[in-house]
Amino acid sequence: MESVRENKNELMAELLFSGSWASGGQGDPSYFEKKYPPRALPEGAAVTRLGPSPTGFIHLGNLYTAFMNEKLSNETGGVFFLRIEDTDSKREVEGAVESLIASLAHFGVSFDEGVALADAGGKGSGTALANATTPDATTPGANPLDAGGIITENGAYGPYYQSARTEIYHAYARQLVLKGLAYPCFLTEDEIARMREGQEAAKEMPGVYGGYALYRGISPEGARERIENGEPYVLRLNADAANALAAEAGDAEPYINVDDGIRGRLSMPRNMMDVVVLKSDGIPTYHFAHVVDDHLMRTTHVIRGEEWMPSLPIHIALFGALGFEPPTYCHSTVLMKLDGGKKRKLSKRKDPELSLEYYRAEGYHPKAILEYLLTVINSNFEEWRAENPDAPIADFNMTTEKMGVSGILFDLDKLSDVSKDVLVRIPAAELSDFMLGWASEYNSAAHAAMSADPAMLARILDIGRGGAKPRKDLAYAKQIWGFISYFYDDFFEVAGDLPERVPSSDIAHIIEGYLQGYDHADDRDLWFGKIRELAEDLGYAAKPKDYKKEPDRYKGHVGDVSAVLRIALTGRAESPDLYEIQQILGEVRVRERMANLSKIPA
RNA sequence: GGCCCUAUGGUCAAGCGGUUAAGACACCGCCCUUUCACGGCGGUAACCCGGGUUCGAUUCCCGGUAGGGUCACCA
Repeated sequence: MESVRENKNELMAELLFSGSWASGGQGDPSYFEKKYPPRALPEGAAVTRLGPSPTGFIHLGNLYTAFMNEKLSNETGGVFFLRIEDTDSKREVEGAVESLIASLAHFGVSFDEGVALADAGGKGSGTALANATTPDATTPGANPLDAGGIITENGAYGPYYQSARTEIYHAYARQLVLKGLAYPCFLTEDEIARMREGQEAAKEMPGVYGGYALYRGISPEGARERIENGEPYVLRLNADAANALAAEAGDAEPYINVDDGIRGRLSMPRNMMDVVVLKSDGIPTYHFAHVVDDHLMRTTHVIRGEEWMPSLPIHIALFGALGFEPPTYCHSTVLMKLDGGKKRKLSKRKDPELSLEYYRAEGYHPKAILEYLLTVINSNFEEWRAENPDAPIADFNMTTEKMGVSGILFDLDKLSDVSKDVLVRIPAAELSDFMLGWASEYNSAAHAAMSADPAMLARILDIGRGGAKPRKDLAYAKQIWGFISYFYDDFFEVAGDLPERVPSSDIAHIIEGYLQGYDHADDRDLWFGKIRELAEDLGYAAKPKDYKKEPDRYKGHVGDVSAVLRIALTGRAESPDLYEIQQILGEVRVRERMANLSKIPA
């Protein structure tokens, strides 16, 4: 009986994997096990990965996940690799891989291993890769998307494009057939759709399972006939057989219990669906590719969004069916937004603020985004940052246990606040470069103005940033440009209101008096002393307190006089320190702008 | 609808059987100050509901409710 069954499985395997799905190698799994041995890494080193599909869409969620994976492997002396999950050719977008890598690099995320830009390569020495004794030297694999040699691969566990791994998947799929755990299913899409309708009408669970798995018992002969007939088919897992196998091995629980790195114990019903393992074109589904790849690439931790949790039973079933040890899963929370008063998952179609592009266009500094993400990812980060204001992020020890579990609302106010603290620590020259980079892409007029004198730009950005209580008002490039544009004549305009307490007849007097005493070489105290004098001469209190005490004695106070000068110089009622502004503007422009204001009709 | 996750101020969150229930952002007030910003001080504001367990529940258990995720030959 037993031998008959095995014989039947062998016939089926031979039929399937020498026919339309034949992929040349048909290697035995033991070959791959040997080719990709367990990694020689220090105890506790985490091997993590990012597995994006090349759809051309990189969003905050990707960055969030990428960052956590990178951090975990870096902290433990492990490996972080990039694997491209291109099993769905319909969704592929040209150039997506390059832009993905570039975008992540922009935010400081880089990989130790896997797909990389040809000129950039991986992280190089000094990281985990140097410690890892990999089986053999770097073997660049075939990468299907690589047209012009822009993309390469490094690492010994490749190829890192799933589309180049068909042979491997087939070797393991064949194993499943051999064990009687997978079978060809000839159900057409129409048939499945009709079945689903019936199931829904009967309030049953939709899908191919149990009695609905019509082709579970198909004989090799029956399959041969249909295949020769040209009928398309997929390879499905026989869920019941897989569960029976687990029961034989001593695990007869109707539930799977998984210890999630973030959430603790997760308990859910065992998978009962005959999920597709290989699609009709022989390409694996995500589920199957994930299991085979993360086993063979020796991934230890899979950090992914919680939207994957429902497919955990499938993955556990697949790992079990193949006799693999599953990695530690860490299901992170999803980013949400408030929409019509309700929380909902950020959607890449509806929400521009999800796209990394949005933050680049607004001109948020990548460090700020990362810093914000970290405050959201790990609840103890903010506290650590408060104690270590200047320490690099790499020094922070992230723990999966401290990651949040409930959906988080993206908070632009908070991002802005975090950003101010980040920018204040960036040297002015660097900030100047950052502004120019942003402007060259998103605001050409601003770029033309600012790039004429980068040193001056740096001085502008540095106003008030010295000392114990530096200004912290710069948050993102677009906003910063709004703050500083008045420095440039093309963008200067008088937009602010003149102070109410100053009669219009006084404007000219103030300007005139100021200009008369103006000496560009004055130091700040001398300069402001003159303003106080001028104020008094014109009937304004030299100190605001005096005015407050006896408002009837004065027209106003020195602040009102300054306000006039501020309007003349900057065109607005609010600005940083006027003295520094004047020093940057230069004497000629100061006199020009002063003179211009007095010409403005009241 | 099934399965799963989550539930502390407007937001992000500490807490892990006994606390005056931290902190940050936002908001409001005051101080500093030539405006703004920074900074300092103070303030408003929270344990979803109902049952248990317990001497005692925000904390543990059960049920409800609410929000979210997911139910493809997409990942």
